[in-house]
Amino acid sequence: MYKIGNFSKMNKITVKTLRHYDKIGLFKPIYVDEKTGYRYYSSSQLPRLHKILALKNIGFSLDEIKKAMKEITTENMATYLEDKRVEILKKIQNESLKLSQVNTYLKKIKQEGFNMEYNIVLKELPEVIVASMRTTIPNYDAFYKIYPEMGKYMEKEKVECRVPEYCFTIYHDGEYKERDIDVEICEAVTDFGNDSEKVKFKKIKGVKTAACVLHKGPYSNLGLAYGAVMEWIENNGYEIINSPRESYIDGVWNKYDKNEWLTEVQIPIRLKK
Amino acid sequence: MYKIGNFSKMNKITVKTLRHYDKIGLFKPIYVDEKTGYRYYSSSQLPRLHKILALKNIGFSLDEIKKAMKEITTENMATYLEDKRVEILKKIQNESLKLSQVNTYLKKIKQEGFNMEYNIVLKELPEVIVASMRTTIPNYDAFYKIYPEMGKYMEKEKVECRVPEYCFTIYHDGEYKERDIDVEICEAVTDFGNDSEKVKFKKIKGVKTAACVLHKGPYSNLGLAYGAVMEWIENNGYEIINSPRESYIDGVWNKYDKNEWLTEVQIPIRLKK
DNA sequence: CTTACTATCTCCCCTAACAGGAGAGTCAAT
DNA sequence: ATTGACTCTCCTGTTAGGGGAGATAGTAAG
Repeated sequence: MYKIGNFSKMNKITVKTLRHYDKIGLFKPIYVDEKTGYRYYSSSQLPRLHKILALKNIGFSLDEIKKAMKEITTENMATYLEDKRVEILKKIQNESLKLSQVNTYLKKIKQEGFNMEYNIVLKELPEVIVASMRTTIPNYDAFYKIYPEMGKYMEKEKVECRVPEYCFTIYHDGEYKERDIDVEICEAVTDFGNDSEKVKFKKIKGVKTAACVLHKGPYSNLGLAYGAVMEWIENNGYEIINSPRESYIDGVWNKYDKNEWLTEVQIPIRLKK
Repeated sequence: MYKIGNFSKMNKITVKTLRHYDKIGLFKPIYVDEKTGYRYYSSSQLPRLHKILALKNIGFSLDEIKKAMKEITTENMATYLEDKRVEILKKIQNESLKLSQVNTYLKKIKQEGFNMEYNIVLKELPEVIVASMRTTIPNYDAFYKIYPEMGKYMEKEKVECRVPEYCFTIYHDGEYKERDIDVEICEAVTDFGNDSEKVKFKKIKGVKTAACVLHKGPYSNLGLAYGAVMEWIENNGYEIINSPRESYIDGVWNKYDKNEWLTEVQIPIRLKK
């Protein structure tokens, strides 16, 4: 029979831990003095403690250990271990991802000084109902025409924009083009309206993972943002699974200074297998 | 200016989180209504938020982010990232270790049914002062002679045993032998005593990592414990760096029933490089 | 203008596995 | 009887928020 201090030394485990295990009912002393409350342990308890520590070492939570110790059968244990194996694999995958992202940043810093203008963030995109117009425009300036056109129709039809506003363009060409661009402009609304020849209402499915990057400033050098996010996707083992979107947050309609404009590039991606 | 709900939707971040970031001073709303306490955010804050989320994604804690955002210089950031890189590498290593341990258990279960008699635990061994006798004995039975011999001397010299008791044998042969075994028997004491011809007092250094396994029962099949821990060491990428010890916890001196005897095999190890 | 519904506020408790410390009682030796 | 070492319970703190209560604010419909 050992008092808690000695027993703790025998196993290189702290007194606090032993008291904690007592409290949660995982490992109780063999005898407790009723008057003093002193805990007494016996060497015969060592095998159980060893089992607990072994399970803890391989990542079981105390609750899981408690369960596992109650119903130890071959099958159960195999199942538990299999689950744990999968869990650990996931963790490793996650950490590897973080690692590659850190490496990407480091490389960037070393190559071109410090440039954290573009921070890539993974985000889910919600499912939305949109008013959309798909058309091929001769060049980027043509946006000045088609956006107001859709705006007018929406006003006429009295459809309401969703709040917060979500207004974006989908680029359907698989590649970068300067002329004859296949674009679809979208504005999220609260409900379906009547389709016209040009303006159609439809539901756009959510995206589970999108690599998103904010661009501050005029559209003329939005290419930098695209470049940054594309490089990131490449470096971090993702692949693009759908057409990119440009979401307009601040622009000519609410900011006079072009340098204050805010645009978010959103690219649906998934992990490469 | 967005109210918290809308702003949270724009970034797929919960209201709770935004309030939390406000509270800890990481990301404050641009304006707070004094009367109502309503928080208002602006799109101009998005770049900062994106930076925060990006850092969070690569594993920075909120405190670290707060620091990093205050003193953003190229060097600082590179240092932070380097540190984080090392941290992540360590985590991956750790998880890989757990994984191999889980795999070891699984293999065992599949091969030979469920046998968790031997649970390997990693533990630190403390530095201790011991009374020791090193000698070559013809066979294992000879222990019955030498332990009492040392015991008598210690009694004569009135040295005190450490509590908890730590009495063990070091096997100095690099291999398993049945005859002419080079052993050193040790008993931890509280202080140095006078050396005799046979019994010497010395300090035995601590061991950072030892693979330990408990054996319950008579010594005759202690070999199973050795087998288990050796296999484990092999399977999990460790190597032996010193002679193994057998620590006697319960034995003939306090338990009549041989099946109640407890012995711990302790093998100093380190990770293979 | 009232009612109803939604959004937001603050405040408090909860998580896992203990660590740290306060204040009080206990043990063993002198 | 008095140390000093040991142990007890109880409280708080750790991360990054989640859940919910109860109160107030904002907004739309009747």
